[in-house]
Amino acid sequence: MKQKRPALKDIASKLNVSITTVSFVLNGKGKEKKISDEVIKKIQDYTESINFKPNLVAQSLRTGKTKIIVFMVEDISNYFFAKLARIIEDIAYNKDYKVLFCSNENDDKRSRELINLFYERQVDGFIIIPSAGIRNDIDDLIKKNVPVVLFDRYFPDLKTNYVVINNKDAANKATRHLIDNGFKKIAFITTDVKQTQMLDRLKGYEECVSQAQLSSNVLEIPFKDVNSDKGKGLIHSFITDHAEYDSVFFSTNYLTQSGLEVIKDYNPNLLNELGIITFDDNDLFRIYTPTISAVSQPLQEIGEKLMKIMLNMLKEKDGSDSPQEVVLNAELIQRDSSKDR
Amino acid sequence: MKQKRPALKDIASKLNVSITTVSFVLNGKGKEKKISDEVIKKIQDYTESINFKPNLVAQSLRTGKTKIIVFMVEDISNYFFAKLARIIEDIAYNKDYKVLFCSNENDDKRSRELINLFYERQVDGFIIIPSAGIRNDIDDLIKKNVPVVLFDRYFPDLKTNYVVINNKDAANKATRHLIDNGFKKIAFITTDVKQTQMLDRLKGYEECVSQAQLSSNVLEIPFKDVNSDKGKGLIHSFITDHAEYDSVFFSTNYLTQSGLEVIKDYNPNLLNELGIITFDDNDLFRIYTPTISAVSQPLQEIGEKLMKIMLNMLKEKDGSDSPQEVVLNAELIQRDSSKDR
DNA sequence: CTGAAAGCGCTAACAC
DNA sequence: GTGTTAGCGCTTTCAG
Repeated sequence: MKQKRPALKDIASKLNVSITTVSFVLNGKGKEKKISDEVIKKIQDYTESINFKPNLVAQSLRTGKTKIIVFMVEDISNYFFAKLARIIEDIAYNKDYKVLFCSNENDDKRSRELINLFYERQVDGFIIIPSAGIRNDIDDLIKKNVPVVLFDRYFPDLKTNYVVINNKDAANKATRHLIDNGFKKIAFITTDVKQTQMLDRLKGYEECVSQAQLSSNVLEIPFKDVNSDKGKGLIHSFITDHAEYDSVFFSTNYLTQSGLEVIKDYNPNLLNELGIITFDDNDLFRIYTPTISAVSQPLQEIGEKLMKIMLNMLKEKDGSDSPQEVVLNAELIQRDSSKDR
Repeated sequence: MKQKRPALKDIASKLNVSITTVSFVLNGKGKEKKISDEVIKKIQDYTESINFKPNLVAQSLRTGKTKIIVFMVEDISNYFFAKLARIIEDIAYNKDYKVLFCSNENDDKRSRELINLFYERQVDGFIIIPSAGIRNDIDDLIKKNVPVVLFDRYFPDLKTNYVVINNKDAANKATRHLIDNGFKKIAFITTDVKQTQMLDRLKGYEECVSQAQLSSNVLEIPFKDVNSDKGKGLIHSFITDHAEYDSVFFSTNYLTQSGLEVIKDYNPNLLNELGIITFDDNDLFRIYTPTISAVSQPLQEIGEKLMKIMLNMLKEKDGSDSPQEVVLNAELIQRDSSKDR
């Protein structure tokens, strides 16, 4: 009983006008093309009455444009990415673009699948947090002249547009803050991800403790275990094996979440004794006991820069501009967890 | 310098075969159509070497299918929806469908825009948490023979497929649990959303307190203020004005999050004195102090049912089956916050 | 075994 | 002012 969707053709024959006329009217070019008011009204009234929606697939095939931008992150349910998504979307809307969100789980296979899925569907551009192994896929996209902007991290050996923050600086500031507040045995808990953002955070921490003549104490959790019991177990052993640590610096907000759970399980009092600071803010950290100090990325600014670069590429005929490399600064939000004891 | 994407035509002329042959080979019909191994290999090698991706827009236009299902929820960054999204996606993948996620913010205008956006782009089906005012838009989709399944809530006066949980029952169980643990002045904090899921939760609470001869104490937060300071202010006054309440039942997990923040701000000790229970679980609730008791929805089961109904419709020629109305049961997870004091 | 050609729904240059 | 028509890239029937 599947009734076919009406097409321009059907409307045209129904109203005894040509397809062209209908097309012009529906695209708001009625006046411009000097179509009579009477015909315009007739077409508008009819298409509204049957709630006609043109087939955008056909339209895209014809125009070669989909007016869609893909926004690919590690995990769209993560606070940081979700907030940014909304900012991006708002900007895009005003420019008549739609944004499609997806999560790559920082997995190469998934990233590739998603890139292919959307590339085949002719999206107009990609904003991507790249997983470690997709350098060449990104390169392919660029070679095919598809607008791409990376963010959060980038490939040092690949010329691309990107927007990142100064991770080393920010990690430095956060470590310095702990030291200034009297902490001396600072642990750094991070993942084994060897991408720029993580390496720089580690570097920032190490540089700072070394300058202060303090020891460097690093735990790397395999990325795949980050949210699992295995990861929590690693954090647990690390902390219990080293009762001498007086503070912990977590390199991302999901590690912090696992870490808090572990510490609480092991010894709730420790939550108030240990200095705690984390990369990437989260609503949770404001309401936790104690409130958790965090390095907060300038979301609005990141979103604006990303879209500025993207819209610029979308506008141009050829993508021959030299890549934009933007580095922004993050802000340290001091809360109770890093207070001087 | 925009280089055109290669098309079947280009490959065909390059290899001196016809477009048809290329199409057959790329669609794996080479053997079936008895194309010589030599030609098959030639085409495969070449398309791989240039990393050829067919234009799915054209393919969709031709076949009328996009192999895409839309999954529209209130807020994809919410724990509950995000978890469900992954379950849905996994099932869809196995059946060669892709899932596109979007958030309607429980807003009618946004919901409509998204439905139109995807309808115009010919997606094959919709799985939707409907906002209150889009009954007619859903109805339109169904009339146009587009596969639709609602979940979390539904429109009582509209015959549709839906998957929901027994909210009244679950709210009843949760309230009963508080009463059994000795709480006597139970407050119910909810939103002013007048949709089935919220009304049923309220009803479950009210029925239970009334049966137990206890008073009913309800606060309704306007939905738009739910995550704002205004909403928090309302919760704050409600609690401070009524020091006699010994427990609170939050009707959704985001209200709980706001509520916890308010209580903690106002009087941290209250967190341990007040009985607290919430609808919808959240990772946070396991690690909070105290751990928060919650009504947990059977995510896996919901996802499976939704996809079963959807895939069934996708398979059928006509959508003439009578709508499936599925009601599942939720589980009460008892944690510290609702313990007997 | 392979190719020619129609047609999916739309846009826009061109014709009248 | 309005209509005719080519063509976007693909699938698939039918011909040879």
